[in-house]
Amino acid sequence: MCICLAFLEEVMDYITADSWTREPSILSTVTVAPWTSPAEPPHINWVQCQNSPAPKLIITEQPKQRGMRFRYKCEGRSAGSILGESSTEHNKTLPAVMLLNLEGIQEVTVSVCLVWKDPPHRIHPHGLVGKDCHDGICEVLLHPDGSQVEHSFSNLGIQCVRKKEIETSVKTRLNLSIDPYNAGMWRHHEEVDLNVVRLCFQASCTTASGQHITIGPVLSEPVYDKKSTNTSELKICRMNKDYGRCDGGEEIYILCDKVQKEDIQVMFLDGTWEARADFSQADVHRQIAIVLKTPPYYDLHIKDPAPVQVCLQRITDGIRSEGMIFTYMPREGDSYGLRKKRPRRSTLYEDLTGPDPHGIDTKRKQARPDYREHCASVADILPIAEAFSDNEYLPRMNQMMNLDPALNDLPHIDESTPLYDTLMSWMPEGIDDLSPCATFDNVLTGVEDEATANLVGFSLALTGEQGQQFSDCAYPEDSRMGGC
DNA sequence: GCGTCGATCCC
DNA sequence: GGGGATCGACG
Repeated sequence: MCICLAFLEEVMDYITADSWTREPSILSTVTVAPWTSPAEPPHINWVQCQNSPAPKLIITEQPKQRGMRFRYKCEGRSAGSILGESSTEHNKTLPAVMLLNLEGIQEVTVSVCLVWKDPPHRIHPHGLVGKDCHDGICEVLLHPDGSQVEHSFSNLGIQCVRKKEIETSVKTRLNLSIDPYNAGMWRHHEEVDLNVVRLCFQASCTTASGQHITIGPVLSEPVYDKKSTNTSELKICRMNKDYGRCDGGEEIYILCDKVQKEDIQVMFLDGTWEARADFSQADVHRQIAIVLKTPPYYDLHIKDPAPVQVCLQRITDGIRSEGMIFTYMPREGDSYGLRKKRPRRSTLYEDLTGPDPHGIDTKRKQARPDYREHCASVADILPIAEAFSDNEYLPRMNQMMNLDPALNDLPHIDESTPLYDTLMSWMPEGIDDLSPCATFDNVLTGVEDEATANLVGFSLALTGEQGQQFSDCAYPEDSRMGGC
């Protein structure tokens, strides 16, 4: 008998004030058969009893957090079942718990209910349905094998309630004393997040001495409703194009599962590098399509195609979709037109008899790009600004912005210039190379108005003057850098 | 009045 | 299990 008492003391020490009690009518306690003396000599048992740790409930397989839909009652009981987190298509697992240190206990009741994701973990209006479920909870009777017992929960579904039924549902459950954290009712029951729950496991048993003990509660990781757009899995279904220039700016259409336009971004990833695609909320079409511009790849000098991952990312929880491959293409000699001489201007006759007599397409092509098309963000430009600043380029840039003609005797530019590659990528059609030009003013005078727009945009981005308008800058055609 | 989107329900 | 129609709230 001393063995039993020692064991009970251990158990009772383990059970803290946090432990939970409930009405016998709800979760009936288990009547344990009379304790029988083990075959081993008594002194060994006594030692074992003194050293035996308290009973413990651990989750051996967490529920899969995403991928299952909560079902309304009207949708029937075929609500699927919560899978284990390590579940795969070919190897399905189930949420499971293990009870440890159950020497001498013959029957244990394990119950599962749903609670809020966040403290105080109030009882959740949604309920569990399926095998061994009643009143929104699941309850199983287990018979420990030796000192431990494990159980997997199969066919466990989450049945959601309608908003107008929240209060009733919670009150019903509280009336049944289902409230593992004794958190009770809450004043503003509408606060509850209906898109996420946690499974709350508890065990109870009666010892040989007739003492009723409870083990737990133990919380699972959150389980999110697949149907809800603010918690569901993100998925890219299709992209209209899976390759593009390494300097970015490529327009891509992405078809995706429902997203929230104010809570979504598209990331391009390659190892430790990651960049965000450029789009606005207006570019998210009815939650299922996104029109974006690719960000520039970190290396604008790649010689081979560089595959990267594209994925959706929810901003609020950081969750990402599976990646899709997008391949950045190298410049391939003249993919920017950098080394190509600008074609001669057409004659008036050619203009009028050509495929674009009204010059609409031509005007479109000549449209001055918004500086933002070239400046992903001020953060992107900052390092360049610093580089310029070191070499006193920045004051020169500002001079240029004011169209100051005194741009001679500027520092030499060559491949050793900081961020030379980036600079190169910004140079518009007509600039063959920076290195033979030797000086910055050559670059400037070699740039036509389009380039000026770029560079002015660059300066604007540096100075924060984004909205300022500038008149066209006419540079004589023959003043281009060709002669340098 | 219109478009969007979450909630709910139907197949 | 998943797709989608419908409805109502909301801006």
